[in-house]
Amino acid sequence: MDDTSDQTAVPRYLGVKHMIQQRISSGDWTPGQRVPSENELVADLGLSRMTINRALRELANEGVLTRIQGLGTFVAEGKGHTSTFEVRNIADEIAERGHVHAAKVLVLDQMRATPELADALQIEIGAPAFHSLILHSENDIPVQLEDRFVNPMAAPDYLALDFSRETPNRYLSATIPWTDAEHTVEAVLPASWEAKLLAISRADPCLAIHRKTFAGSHVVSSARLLMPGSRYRISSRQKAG
Amino acid sequence: MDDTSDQTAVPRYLGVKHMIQQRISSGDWTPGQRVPSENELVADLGLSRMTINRALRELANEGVLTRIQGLGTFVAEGKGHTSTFEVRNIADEIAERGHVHAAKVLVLDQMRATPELADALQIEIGAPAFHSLILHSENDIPVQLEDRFVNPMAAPDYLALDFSRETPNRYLSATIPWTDAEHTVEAVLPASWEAKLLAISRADPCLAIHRKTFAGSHVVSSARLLMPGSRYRISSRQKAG
DNA sequence: ATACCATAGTTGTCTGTACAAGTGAACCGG
DNA sequence: CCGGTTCACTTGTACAGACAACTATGGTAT
Repeated sequence: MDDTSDQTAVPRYLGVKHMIQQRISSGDWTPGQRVPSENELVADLGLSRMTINRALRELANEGVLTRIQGLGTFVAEGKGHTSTFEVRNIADEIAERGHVHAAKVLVLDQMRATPELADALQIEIGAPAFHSLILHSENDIPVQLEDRFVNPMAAPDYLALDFSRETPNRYLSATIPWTDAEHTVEAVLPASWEAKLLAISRADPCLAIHRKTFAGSHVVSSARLLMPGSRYRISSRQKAG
Repeated sequence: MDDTSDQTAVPRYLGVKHMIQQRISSGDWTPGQRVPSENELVADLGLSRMTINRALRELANEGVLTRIQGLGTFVAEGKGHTSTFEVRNIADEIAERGHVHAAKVLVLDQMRATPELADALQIEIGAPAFHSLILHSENDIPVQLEDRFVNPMAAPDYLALDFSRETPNRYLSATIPWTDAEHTVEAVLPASWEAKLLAISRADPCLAIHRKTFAGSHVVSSARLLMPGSRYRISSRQKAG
């Protein structure tokens, strides 16, 4: 019950982590400043080096500390307070609600890259690129318009797939695991043809998520997901470290 | 090149992690299935238990595995493909761009909780609550309208603070570290008074972030951040594990 | 003065051992 | 048949020691 007692209800490595985080949040240790070395902490706290090491390593993984071999351990710079959101595959999300997901393939063809597209996919202007336009619906109500461009080098058989059965997202992440992803979220008004497809008014605000995935230095795919603000929202719950 | 070679260029615990992730992604081990115990892996791979333990523990932290003391280690369920976003403190973000951040306090007072607010803050209807309305601007252009309600029990001195110097976000997270946070992002059209304050048209779509922070089971604060879609977007870059 | 080298101190990893704590099944006594 | 106990097995934590890899500094030889 009493947490200040000496009988350690909490693991020692957690105690070390808390101590360090308190020193940082209290302003005692400032960003960029060096924190005591493992051996110093071993001597100060009377714990084994493996225990100290685990505490410091986990704090480094969490972004609280920065460790440089041969140099020392430092309080990580700023990073302020960040809140994280998670965006899931739309088909999974709908299925989890117990609703019916359907995808209508509106466009699935090959095209020549426009200057902007060539820049986005990091290919030559006029080079071939795959394009798909898919309307996702939940219980027959359209909820997402997926406009996607794919690098043919990454997925040569893209045009032969049946995306009414498996979403491009799922196919791509299963066959070409990405190493990096870039996201942008913004609020926009739909173009007239987009509003028509989503069966909303042109004045209805939409969430637009732009997602670009990389495999190494190559661009795999660039997609724009447009969702009516009245029917979709991103939610998440986060625990502090 | 050959990963089965004995000259370990990569640390052994990383090799174990990769081996396990490959078994999972290849479908060899399916979600929910039990993976070999630490002792079995020790015998199979000829490594020490601490090395195996580190590999399994890190994979569990990353959400790939689920470990239950006394039972075993299991492949984590689905979780599909999630993409994460990070939303930072607006003042930090503006400062990082080298621009000037200014905050204008429009409202800062005490009020009696309406039924909805009482529900949001988990207090009694009619109980006192603090309310602040702050307009954030970047180089004199309004970029965010922050409408915040604070639980007086959590921050009794809230009304005495000068939020033109320090944002409520920074003050609250410094004095009352939250343990949980709940977020929602949606696209909306601004109310007429909101459009007026942000100096935009009522037809301009906005990003609305609703953030609710908890300290234990108590609600600390509930805030709604409204940003013109034309002037703000959330971006992030993510690395795959 | 410059280039090279040795060295102390740091983090990174790995091993082997030990005990604690939790789970489930087999076992035994009533 | 029921209930408690014991036992094997699991993960969680902690320790002591060792070597490797890396960094900066100072000394040394040129």
